Amino acid sequence: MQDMQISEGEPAGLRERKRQRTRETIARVALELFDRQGFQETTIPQIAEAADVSPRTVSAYFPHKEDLAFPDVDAEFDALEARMRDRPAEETAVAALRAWIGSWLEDGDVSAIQRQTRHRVIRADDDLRAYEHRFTLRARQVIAAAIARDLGVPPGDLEPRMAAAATLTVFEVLGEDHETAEPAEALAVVDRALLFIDGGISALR
Amino acid sequence: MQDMQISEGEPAGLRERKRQRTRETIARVALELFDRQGFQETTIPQIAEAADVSPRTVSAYFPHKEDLAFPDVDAEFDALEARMRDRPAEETAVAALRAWIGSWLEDGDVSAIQRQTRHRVIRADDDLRAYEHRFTLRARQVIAAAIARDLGVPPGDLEPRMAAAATLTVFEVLGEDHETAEPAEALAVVDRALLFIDGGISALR
DNA sequence: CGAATTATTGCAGATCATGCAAGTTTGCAT
DNA sequence: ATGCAAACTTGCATGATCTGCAATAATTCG
Repeated sequence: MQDMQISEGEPAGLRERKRQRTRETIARVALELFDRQGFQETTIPQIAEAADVSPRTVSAYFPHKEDLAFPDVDAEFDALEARMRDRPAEETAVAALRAWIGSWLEDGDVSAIQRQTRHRVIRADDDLRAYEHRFTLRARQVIAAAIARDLGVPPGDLEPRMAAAATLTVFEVLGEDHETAEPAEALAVVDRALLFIDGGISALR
Repeated sequence: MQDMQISEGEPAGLRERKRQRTRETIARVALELFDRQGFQETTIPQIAEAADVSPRTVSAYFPHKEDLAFPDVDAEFDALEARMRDRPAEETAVAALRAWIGSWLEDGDVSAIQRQTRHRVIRADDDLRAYEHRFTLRARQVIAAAIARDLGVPPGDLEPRMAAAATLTVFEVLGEDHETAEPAEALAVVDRALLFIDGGISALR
């Protein structure tokens, strides 16, 4: 039932390719409609018609309407998780996170325009802004575990969890200023954020 | 239409008192049902029956089902806003925030048990956790404005917004550990969090 | 007491979410 | 290629939330 992300870049069979294409189409037309008319004002039957599938199929791919605005988030988090887990011993958690953000910004699967549109759509709707928090919570766990490894403490300890939460929040705020995200500039601001986090962590010790 | 919080402690007329009592009853029985059966498993008609009103009345008081888990949040934020706005010139934003948290913890209108139950209910449901984020976003604005005043910069600047976001997030994480919230102990942890924030802020300069 | 305001309620319609079963397409082994 | 098994798509039905509207009941105020 789960999407079972294949590590290999190329797809498996014809069926899986078709499935991904359908999924991508639905998400794409949904994003376009959200951007033009707003999230609340767009109905699932509308999206279904635009994607040339039945409303029931839309719900089959995206159990919640909100998921249509976060179509790749699961795969992205899988990548983040792997990146944090497999990082070399001498690379710190924040450095690995910074590297992941860099590769995320340059991921060819999603165009810069699409990223901006998605960002705009999410910020325009309170529901979506709140829904996004679910993913933030998941990311917190991943980052907290990584920071805990750096500090040599259990992942449940307060410090790594606080640092992880603050880190993500800071990124969130940074994202607010980036309607027009340009990788190089974005990373510069990321570094500024990491300064804040490092300062906070050292103040705790 | 708005609730129009009266500054005076005592209510105005009989009508308003009755209204507040009804509202409080609905929120109370809803919380109890949420705690016993879970948020998703509790229906609005169930709550209505337990509160001895019609389902339509429940929706009239609480436009979203989720609002039933945050019945006083508007008044609390009004108080926070006033506290930050009217603080003496020599009191820093974080100090005022700390003071407000203290008074919030000791607010007689809500029993400690009720606070714990609410906390437990919210943390048990992903929907509610995400919904809570709406209020966090509002709080961010208030705190950011206050910190901006401290720093002598416009409220739109990056630093106060980052500091405000990090502050609230840190409190959120702290709250996770406090099933049994005892004011004195809670404030001690708050101080630890403020250390983190202060460290972050000074690292930025 | 009478009029105006407000609260409560029922009803209907729109939307989303979900289980189930039937029909269709694809994968794979023979 | 052929046929069977698995997976995908779809329609249907049901339950739940949310909202507008109008009617009724209660409260306030002159």
